[in-house]
Amino acid sequence: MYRIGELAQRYEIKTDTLRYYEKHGLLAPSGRSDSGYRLYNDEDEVKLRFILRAKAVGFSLAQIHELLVIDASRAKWACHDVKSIVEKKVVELEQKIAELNQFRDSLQQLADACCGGPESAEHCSILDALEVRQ
Amino acid sequence: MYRIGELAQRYEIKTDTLRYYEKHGLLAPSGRSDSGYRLYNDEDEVKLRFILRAKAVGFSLAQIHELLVIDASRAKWACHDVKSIVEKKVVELEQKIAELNQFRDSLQQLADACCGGPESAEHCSILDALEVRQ
DNA sequence: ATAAACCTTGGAGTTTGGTCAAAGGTCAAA
DNA sequence: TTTGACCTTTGACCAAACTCCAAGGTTTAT
Repeated sequence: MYRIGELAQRYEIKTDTLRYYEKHGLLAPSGRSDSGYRLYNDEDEVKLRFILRAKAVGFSLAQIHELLVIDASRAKWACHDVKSIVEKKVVELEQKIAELNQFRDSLQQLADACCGGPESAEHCSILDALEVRQ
Repeated sequence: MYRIGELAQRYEIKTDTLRYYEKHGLLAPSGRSDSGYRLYNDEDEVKLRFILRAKAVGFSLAQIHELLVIDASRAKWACHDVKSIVEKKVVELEQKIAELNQFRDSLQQLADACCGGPESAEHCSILDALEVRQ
């Protein structure tokens, strides 16, 4: 059984983060001491690892919550359910990557058109481009 | 001269967005009517176009503010100054793209390892992978 | 004149994931 | 026993970019 500070330190997160996860339904401690201290057991620790690993691959806390619901009653769900959450996230990421690539390309074009030297910005092609009627 | 509603409608943004931009130092109207209404002139309109265009290629409002400072006194700045802001943004975007690609690859691996069928999630390789000690 | 659309200001709310502060109780080591 | 670290709860704050609300003044068209 860990107290909140021990578990937080073990995984290099803040105690406040654990309290936040509890408040938002992600991870509640399995018990409390007589004085009201949160007590986390081994299963709680496994669950925290799940959360941190899912965060590390880009899931939002809401998405992690969905996965945790499935994980809590695995037998009631199919592999298909899990896989589709992951695939949906992949699509989401691919869309964001595409958008950022577009931004990158537009900006690279602007940068390429600019001499970038010590000349006055009075006739700067980048500034001009930002001002045009779309 | 436009009133706030006219300019907002012309560019399909909210009046509140214009007030927000004014409050945050991005775009102040050039004048006020006797009754206190904001009055935007042609230069204000050009400036708004600048803001919207810069947003459209991924700049944050803080970054746009920097560009506007340069644009306001172009002769006092060099092309180099403008280009370096743009190039910094390109680097920033490339870093984010790299991170998202990493997330995408990790998740794609997880998805590929899962049968994704109607079998019980009891032995789901995705859920297992999220639980391992790092 | 009237009514509705338009405008003003100031402040609060939303989103997401935390983080901080205050007041006060508990625990462990010296 | 004392002290300092640790814990609790509650509520507010932070970031960034809006958006909403309330109260009240102004403008425009009928």
